[in-house]
Amino acid sequence: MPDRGNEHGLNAAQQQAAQAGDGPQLILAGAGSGKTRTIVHRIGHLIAGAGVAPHRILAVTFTNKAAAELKSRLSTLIGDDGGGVVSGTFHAISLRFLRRYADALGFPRSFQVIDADDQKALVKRILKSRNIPTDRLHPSYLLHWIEHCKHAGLTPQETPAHDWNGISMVELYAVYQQELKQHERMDFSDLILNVVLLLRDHRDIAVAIKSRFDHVLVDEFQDTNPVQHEWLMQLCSEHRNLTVVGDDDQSIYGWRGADVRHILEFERIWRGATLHRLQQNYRSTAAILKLANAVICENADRHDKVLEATIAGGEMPRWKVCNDEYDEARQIMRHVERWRASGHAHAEMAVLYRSNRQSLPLEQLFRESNIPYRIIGGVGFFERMEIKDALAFWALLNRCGDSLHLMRICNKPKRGLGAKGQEQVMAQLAASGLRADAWLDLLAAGQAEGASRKLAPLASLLAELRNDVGATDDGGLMPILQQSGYLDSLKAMGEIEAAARLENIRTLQDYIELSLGQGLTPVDFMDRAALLQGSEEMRDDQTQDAVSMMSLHRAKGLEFDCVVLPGIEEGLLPHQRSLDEGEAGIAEERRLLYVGITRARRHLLLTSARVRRFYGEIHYPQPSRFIKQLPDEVLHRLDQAPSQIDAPAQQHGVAIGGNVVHPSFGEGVVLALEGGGDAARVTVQFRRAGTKRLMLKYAALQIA
DNA sequence: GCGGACTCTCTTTTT
DNA sequence: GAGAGTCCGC
Repeated sequence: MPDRGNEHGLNAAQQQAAQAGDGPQLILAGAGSGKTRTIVHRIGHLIAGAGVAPHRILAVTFTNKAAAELKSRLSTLIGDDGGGVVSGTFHAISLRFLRRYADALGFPRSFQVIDADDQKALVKRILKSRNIPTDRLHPSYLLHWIEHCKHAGLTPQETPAHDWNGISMVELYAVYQQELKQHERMDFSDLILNVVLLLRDHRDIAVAIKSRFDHVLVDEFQDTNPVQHEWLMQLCSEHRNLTVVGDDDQSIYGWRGADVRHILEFERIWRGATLHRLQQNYRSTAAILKLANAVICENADRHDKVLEATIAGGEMPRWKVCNDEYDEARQIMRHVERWRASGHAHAEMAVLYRSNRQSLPLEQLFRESNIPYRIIGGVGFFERMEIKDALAFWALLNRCGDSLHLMRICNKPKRGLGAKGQEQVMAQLAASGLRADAWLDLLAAGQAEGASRKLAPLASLLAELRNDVGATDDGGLMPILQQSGYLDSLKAMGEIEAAARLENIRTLQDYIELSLGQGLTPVDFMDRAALLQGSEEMRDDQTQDAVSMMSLHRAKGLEFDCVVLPGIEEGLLPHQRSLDEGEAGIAEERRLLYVGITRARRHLLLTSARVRRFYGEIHYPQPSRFIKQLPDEVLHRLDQAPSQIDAPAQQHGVAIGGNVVHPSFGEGVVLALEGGGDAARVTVQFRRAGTKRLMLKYAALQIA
């Protein structure tokens, strides 16, 4: 190993970056090049070398995990819990500012964050109330469009008119924002945008925010979207002490508005910026890096660079073509067992897939074979129904609940409040002009009318339990769930399911007790719950020796001895949706593969299946374009003869990839075959007539 | 208002 | 193929 030095040492490039002076710094850090290490040392240098007070330094990350990692590495390096350096995600730091200044935007300081589910429900309600059918404007399209505006830093007032099927999208955006405000909620994008609005439009607050920090460092800078970028530009406009670290080859959040240009053009945007390049990779074997470089160099529009290996040799990455997704899972298990036998712990292995759904067959087989595994991602802890219900009760009890919380539980357990009744309740609440908990106080005092009368017992119960909340460790969680009848209503769902849900609620209880014990207020706890969407922080089996399974997106920043990348197929990687987005979409998919490959330290297995079932339909995917053409010296291809049982890739002489002639559409190539017998369908790409999906029985195809 | 049966859609990635 | 959404009878 060249000039890496000892554990506390840095190579020349790392050291130069860590010890750079003031002003904008761009650190282009390839995968595995000691990026976090360099940031941590730079912070150490700012404190010890340049005499900057720790609490005047801000380190911004994209995930909670990265923030936690940074904190722990900092406290190892400089001790004293990192000495007060502020680190967190864009969202968490924004929320801190907003807790302080939100009233300037017309929000109470106790506003809450809305999660994706509630967000979607709100949009649906808006469309329904305006009699816009979903086939005219799809709720998720509207939501997506609104997010897009917010990522671009545009408020409804600033967004140019945009009509969709004769519907004014901007108007709906404005209504959505009003509704959020009325419910005292902000969505995730608002957290960033609203801080930017404070910085833009409120001079005094802007001055206060800008003078809060003297140095700002940003990790994974390639994933910033325009509004985050403006956030940073504003925050650093006075001192210009902005250090960004990133790798344009790992930009994988274009769909969330990230713009690679921020990193590609950093030196133009920040004049006088110093560029540092970290290209030595300390993580992976030369064999793995050879593949990584071969894959990524196909992309145009990137900082030209090649990862240099410091670990020579290594086993050549393998590509296994399997029959179907279960065969794929079996092959993966075989490799896991082999790696285990050669001394790698399960915890040092990971399966990284493109879409979460791919975990299903893996889970099944791993469970049957008693191979321990851990799924990261999927339905988050705080997204579970019972957790959301329990938190709604708890928030109302602790006076930080709002109308959405009330709406959520007003008929749980059943109180005879159906859709109509709930509408009335919400109308009465809105008409009262009161906050939800003040209004509930009125109900408890006997001032309930109409549908709200059905809520009076709940209101009284809340008022009564509030007297004793201080005497409980869990802020009254269990008492309210018990006495409101919620727990009993869970039991009605069936024993096994109820037990699982109760177990989750107990985990929530533990977590609340822990947090309150740390001195957090109920509002603090709600923030934590809102920002900590991933469930992995909640689970206590972190120490268990288990194979990790997660999406490629989640894997960014992590590394494992042995990595499996399943589903390296057209339609999955690159994903079907990206194919419609053209070159830019495909380039991002390629980067995703690159991210996956560079997670591996020693062993890497890529797999694809000839047959894959998606939502009940059978597909016959082609191998991914990203690896199809790769030379044998970077990727070892282990093919096996297709099994006829698993892969009916041929019917009536029509085979995938074969040429056919149709009486009216002419010549074409078979892309896929689905189903069997009379129901069999064939997808053909015709030379002139485009791609068609036909019933094989009636298509009268001739084999060409 | 409620529950059951039926239909329909929707399937990328996350703070 | 699953989960959400809708419709209908009670």
